[in-house]
Amino acid sequence: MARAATTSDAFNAVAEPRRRQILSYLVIGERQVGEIVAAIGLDQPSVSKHLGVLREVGLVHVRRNGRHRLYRTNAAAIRPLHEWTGTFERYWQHTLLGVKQRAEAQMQKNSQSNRNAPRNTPKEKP
Amino acid sequence: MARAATTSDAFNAVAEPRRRQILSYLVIGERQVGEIVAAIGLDQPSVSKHLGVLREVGLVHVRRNGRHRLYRTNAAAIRPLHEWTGTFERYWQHTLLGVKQRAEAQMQKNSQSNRNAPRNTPKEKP
DNA sequence: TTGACATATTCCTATATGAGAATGTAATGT
DNA sequence: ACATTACATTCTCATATAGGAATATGTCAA
Repeated sequence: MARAATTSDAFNAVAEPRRRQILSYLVIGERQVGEIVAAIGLDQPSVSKHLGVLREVGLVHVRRNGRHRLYRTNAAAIRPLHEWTGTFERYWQHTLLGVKQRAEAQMQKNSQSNRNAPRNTPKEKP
Repeated sequence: MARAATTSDAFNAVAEPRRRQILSYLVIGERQVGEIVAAIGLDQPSVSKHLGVLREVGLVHVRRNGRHRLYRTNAAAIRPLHEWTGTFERYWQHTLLGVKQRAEAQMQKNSQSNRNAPRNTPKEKP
C-alpha cells in the first residue's frame, strides 16, 4: 500500500509545512486567497490546492463573497491532534528533569515572567 | 517536488496511524520488537520499518539487550506538536459554545466527574 | 561450528503526492 | 458582449512511500 492520502485525516493534512503556515495565518480571521498568496509567498495555484486539502478534512471553512472566497481556520478540527499529543504530556514532564529541579524551574518562571523562553524542545544528539 | 519524507520531522512521522499506535504502546515502558508485533498486529518487517522512521526523527529510543532491542517512546519529541496545536486552543474554545454555556459545561464536568466523556470532536456535516 | 531466534534491510510495485505550467470558470465593471 | 479579476482545476513529472516477500545481520546456546 502507498502512503495514506493527505486528505485522509487532519494528521496527514497538517504534515505539510505550508499548510501549517496557512492554518496559523487563517486563525486570526477570514482572509481571501489573494491575501494568503501574498502572506505565504507561494503561487496562487499551489495555495488553492493546499486550501483544497484543508477544506476536504474540515480544517478550514470557506465563504463566498462576490468573486472572493473567504477562508478561515476551523480550530475545532485541530483539537483531536492536541488531545492525542496531550496523552504524552505526563511522560515528557519526567524526561529531562527531576521533580525538584522542575519545581525550581517553575519558581524561576513565575518570578521572572519568562523572557527569552525557547520555543521548542532542543535537539538531541544523534 | 514530491511529498516530504516521513522522516523529515515528527509531523510527517506521526501522520501514519500505525506509528501513532506504536508510540502509544511504547509510552508505557520499554518493549521488544516481538511484543510490538504481537500488540499491533502487523508483520515484523513492517514494524521494524516503522520503528526505523520513528528512530530517525527521535520519537523513540532504542537499547540493545542481548538479541533483543528495547524500544520506548521519547515523549519529549512529541511536545512540539502539542505546542503547535495548542496555539489554536483559544480559538476552538469559542467555536461552538458561548461563554455562559461553557461555564455551565465546566460545572457539570466538575460535579459529575466526567463519565462517558466523548474522546473526539464529533464529525461535522460535509 | 552449527542452528535457532530476534531484528533489520533490500527489492518490488501500486499509489499519492507538491510544484510548475497551462487552462478553466465564475463574478464584476463598462 | 467583452475584458478583467479572483480562484480552481488539470496535466506532467520527479520522488517517496507502505506493505509483502525474500534475504541479511547479529546474538546466544549447545
